[in-house]
Amino acid sequence: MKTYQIPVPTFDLDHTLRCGQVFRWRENKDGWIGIVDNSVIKAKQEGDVLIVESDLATEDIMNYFRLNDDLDDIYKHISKDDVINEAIARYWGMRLIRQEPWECLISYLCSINNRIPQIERMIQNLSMVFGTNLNSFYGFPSPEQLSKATHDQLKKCKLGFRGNWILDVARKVCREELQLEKLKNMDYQSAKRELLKVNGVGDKVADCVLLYSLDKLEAFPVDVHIRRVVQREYLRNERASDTKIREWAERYFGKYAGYAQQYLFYYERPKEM
DNA sequence: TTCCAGGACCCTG
DNA sequence: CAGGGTCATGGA
Repeated sequence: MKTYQIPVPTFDLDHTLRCGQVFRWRENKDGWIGIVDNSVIKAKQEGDVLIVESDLATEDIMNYFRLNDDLDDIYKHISKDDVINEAIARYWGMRLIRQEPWECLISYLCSINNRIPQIERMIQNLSMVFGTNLNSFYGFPSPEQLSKATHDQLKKCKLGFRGNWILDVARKVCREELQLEKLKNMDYQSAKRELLKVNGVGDKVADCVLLYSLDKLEAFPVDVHIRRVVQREYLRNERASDTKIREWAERYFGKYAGYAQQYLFYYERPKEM
């Protein structure tokens, strides 16, 4: 494990890890601890410096926390009104995280009709049952590790009706019928079409995977909280379909609509869920 | 007990 | 296309 310091001009680690985009980071008195690419990472922030303990290269950490995104420029694009400005002021420095596509896809399959503590538990269960043991931590299971799951192992993870979808997509990735890395090079609509072929992946989960792991910053996942805040603050309480809301958001906020979504989500979401 | 959760699917109208 | 029931699991 190396320790290094990264200067971070516009960044807030706590908001970034608490805003509900990732599910495996844990906080203790010494800061945060997480697992990326089968590798344990410790991170804490002191002022404008991010202090990291990790086997990964500085470049990988920069990449993971999207520290090369020009956040001030992004704010200029999405600062359209008092509501979003209040959210930005409250959570200034919060960045999207560039997650691993496979883990992101499974995580958001787990999110379907579920609460965040339960999602975190399912992902932890999956990692302990199928993942690589990293002495007292567990890596997120690969498609190969998951595809060998027995019925009993899957049952232990308490996935409910999501279990079959997860096993199904693991096998699909093993057969290379779904190649997540290739979706990074596709445009938003084409990549989304591919994701929607997966059982259990609808508009919302697809947009989450596109936004959080495939660099499609225009993706605007619409869930119950986003629907509520958008209808209340922007649509004069008029009902609108998720498709309408998504199209409105991409028009209104532009190419960084996904960043606006994360600020509105954290702004709207009740703290305990 | 009943209701509901960062939805998706399937079936009706 | 829009609306509603159903799907495991667990906490309030």
